[in-house]
Amino acid sequence: MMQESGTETKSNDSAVQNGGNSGNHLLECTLRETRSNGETPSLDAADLAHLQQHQALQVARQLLIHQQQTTGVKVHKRNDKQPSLQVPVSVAMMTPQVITPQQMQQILQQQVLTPQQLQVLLQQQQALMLQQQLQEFYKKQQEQLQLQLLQQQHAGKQPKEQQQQVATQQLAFQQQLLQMQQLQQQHLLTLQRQGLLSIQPGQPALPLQPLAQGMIPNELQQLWKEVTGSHTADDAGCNNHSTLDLSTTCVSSVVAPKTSLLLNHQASTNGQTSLLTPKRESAAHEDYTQNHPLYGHGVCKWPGCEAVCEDFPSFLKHLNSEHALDDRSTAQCRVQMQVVQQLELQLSKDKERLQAMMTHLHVKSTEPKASPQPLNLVSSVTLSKTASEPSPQSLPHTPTTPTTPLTPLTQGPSVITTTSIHNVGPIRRRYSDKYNVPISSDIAQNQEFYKNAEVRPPFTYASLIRQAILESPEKQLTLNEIYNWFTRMFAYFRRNAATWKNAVRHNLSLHKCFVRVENVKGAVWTVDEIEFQKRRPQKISGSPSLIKNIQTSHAYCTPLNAALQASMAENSIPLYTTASMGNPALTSLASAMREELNGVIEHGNSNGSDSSPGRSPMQAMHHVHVKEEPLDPDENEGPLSLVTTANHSPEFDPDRDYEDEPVNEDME
DNA sequence: GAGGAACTAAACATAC
DNA sequence: AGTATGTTTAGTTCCT
Repeated sequence: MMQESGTETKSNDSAVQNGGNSGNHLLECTLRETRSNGETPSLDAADLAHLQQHQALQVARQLLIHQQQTTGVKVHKRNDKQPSLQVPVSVAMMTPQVITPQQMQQILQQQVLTPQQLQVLLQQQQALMLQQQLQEFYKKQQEQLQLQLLQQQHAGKQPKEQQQQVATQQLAFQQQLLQMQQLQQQHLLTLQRQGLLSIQPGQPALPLQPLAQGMIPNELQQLWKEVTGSHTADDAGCNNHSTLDLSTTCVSSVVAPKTSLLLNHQASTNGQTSLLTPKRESAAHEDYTQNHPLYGHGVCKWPGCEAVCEDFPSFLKHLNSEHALDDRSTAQCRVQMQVVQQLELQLSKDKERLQAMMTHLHVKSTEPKASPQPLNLVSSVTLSKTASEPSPQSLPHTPTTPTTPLTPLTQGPSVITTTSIHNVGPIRRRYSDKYNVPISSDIAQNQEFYKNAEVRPPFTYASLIRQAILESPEKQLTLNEIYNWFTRMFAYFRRNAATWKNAVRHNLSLHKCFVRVENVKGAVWTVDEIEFQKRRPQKISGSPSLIKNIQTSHAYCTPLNAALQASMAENSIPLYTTASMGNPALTSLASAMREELNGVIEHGNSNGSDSSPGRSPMQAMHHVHVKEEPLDPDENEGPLSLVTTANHSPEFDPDRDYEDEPVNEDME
């Protein structure tokens, strides 16, 4: 119980990065950029001026904040909602010197401008800076191209062809640069029109809302990436993805990563603008030609285009001719942005939903038992597990709220870890596994645990026997195979063989749902699902909570009914394992749902269904020994899954005879 | 406290 | 005879 704090406190860094207020954020951003610049031991004049400019701008912003607070100008709502989006972008925008820090400080100190005016000024400054940066980049590209040209001429390798190619590239760069400049201006105008940039005179403006802050992060990143980012060779992170990937990867999720990613991204772009050597730029350019987000596999990846371009220059030509800055391209760009945003929104919603689902299911699995003593693994181990361990899906668990209505049926798969072994004590009693724990998902989830830890699985012998049989390919096992399954799947059953084997035999004989079938090889045991169905109504009617939970799970899984019925009709195995293949979470969830549904559906079809999985093998058999069980005590251990785990431990020798060992457990 | 379920232990039968 | 398999009974514990 105590070790849970460790995993819960991992996100401290991100919490710090989240930065409560924009002021701190400003400082942090400046510091970061200062650090990134300061990593080079000797700052040149440009860097120093750059830093000074940042500091001056920051002072200006602080003053603006102060002024707005004192004059009662209300901060725009979006400022509260997206505090982290404002600064990093804006800071990164300011590279070239447009107004000297001294000038800026003068302006600020004299306070001759209103906040709105200052903001307009800032935005204009930043737009200018961006343009200057673009031009600077363009210059560098030109230099690099000229250098390449010279080198190629010097080398005398197909000079004409190379020259042409370089010229084409140069032209393409020019065009792209121009396009991006136009695009940026158009973005600005559009955003202003849409009110995303609050620089209207009559409207309370964001004090710290500079040029870029009003822009949608995706848009901004796309812009930046197209201008500079993709040219960076060592930009291993987001820039290696396509533009959309960049957006979804870097802008979605939570604020802190977003901020840091933005910072990193911009730091790298700034850095490459000023620090890249020609050699690196060359490499970067090469990388860019190969990794242009809109070009791949000889096809233009502009949404809805897919035009074939044999090489990169032709792609650029195509890009500039077909996707030039016009209404259509702009509209497509906006649509794409909306698509990305929508996807992000959907993703976040689905994440929330999934988390709520998992939380809900785990909350149920952590239902505290009334019994004061830990009676089984479910009540003891799972409880500690849920509080301390992240789920395999790395979803955070929310602590069990005492007021949450807890129901025992719809438990999700519970994962037991070795950290909770200490909770495993002598277990006398099996958890009442009817409708409680989906055995297959529990076994699947905790398979390694059960295999390695000598803990008794929280299921009855009957449940385990049934599971073993249902896991077999033909839904039938000999007694010895059942034994082997027990020893293979559970370390616990590798000792005290006489005891549990006797119990297995006892259960097989006692419970009507286990049918002994004699075939040519000998006797095998199968599971009679009809017997299982027979008893369910009694159980359900006897327990209102069970009825409720059956209904709950039924409603929950309603969309799956058809598939479930279909899959059950064919002995049930493949459907969910196929559908959820490769996803343990889905597998266990599906199997859990399925186990719940087994009972519900079969209950509904209980008047002699021919599709009962247990039937088909029996019909091919000769002697079926029908037991005349009075009121069977145990034949229906709840809806056990028909989904197989079929994960046999390779290191375990099923033929090994685990003989009795000193009994040191199960003693009471 | 009663009844049921699950478990353990054991006796017994049968087949190989 | 020994072992594996299968059946049945009895006693205990725990839960509802």
